[in-house]
Amino acid sequence: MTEEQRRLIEAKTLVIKALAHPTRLYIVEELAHGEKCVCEFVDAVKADFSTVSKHLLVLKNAGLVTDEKRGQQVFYRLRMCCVPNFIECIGNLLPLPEKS
Amino acid sequence: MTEEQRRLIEAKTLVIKALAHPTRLYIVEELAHGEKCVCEFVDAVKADFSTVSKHLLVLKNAGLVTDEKRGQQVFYRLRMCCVPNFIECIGNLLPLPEKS
DNA sequence: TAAATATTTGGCTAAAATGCCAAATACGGT
DNA sequence: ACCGTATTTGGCATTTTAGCCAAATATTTA
Repeated sequence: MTEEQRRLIEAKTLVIKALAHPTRLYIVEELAHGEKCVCEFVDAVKADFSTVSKHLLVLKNAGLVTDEKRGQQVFYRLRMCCVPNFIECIGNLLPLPEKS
Repeated sequence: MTEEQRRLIEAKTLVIKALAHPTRLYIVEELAHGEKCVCEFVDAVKADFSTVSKHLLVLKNAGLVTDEKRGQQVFYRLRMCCVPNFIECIGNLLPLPEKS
């Protein structure tokens, strides 16, 4: 594996890492239906305002979403639009809950 | 968000978490071209045999790959075939490396 | 059955991710 | 300028993840 390949893989990993959290995955799924502001997520997710804000920052740094400030609110929208499709595919292939 | 929705999201998150590591992402990309055995990855990834084995276990538990023992080797193959497509899409939308 | 190869498992330390609180910042209205 | 709402940032304690080594297991060959 070359150095160049390694860099590319690590860049992609950053994006996937950003998705790899229930709250963030939920946020992305919501954004698939259109932009939302931070406070709308705080209501749905039961977490601190600052926690939600940090999750959104992770998504933004990964390039998954973009943000736009309008008035005192910040609106987020999905940038990587292939994600919802992928999430749905995963849902269809989910391993069956193991019988214990 | 209902309890049912939460369970579903967490199940999907497990799959994505499994992808969220450079070595594991690399393995999945390789498996897109056909099955491979553990030792083949050990050569390519510079990590301990046991480390690679554990990464493969994570992928298997997530339902991303399946394994089959033949002789003294274990061959892994990709189960969630929508993944390579998604990885490619991410590659195309990667945020540009920030100019510092 | 002993030796060699391929792989997994247990355990332990180091590193990274999470989430809360408190404080800072930004903006609009009074 | 002051207050209230929306959001971000800093800091810290807790949890999770990673990766190595050593040991265990499995299978083929001598």
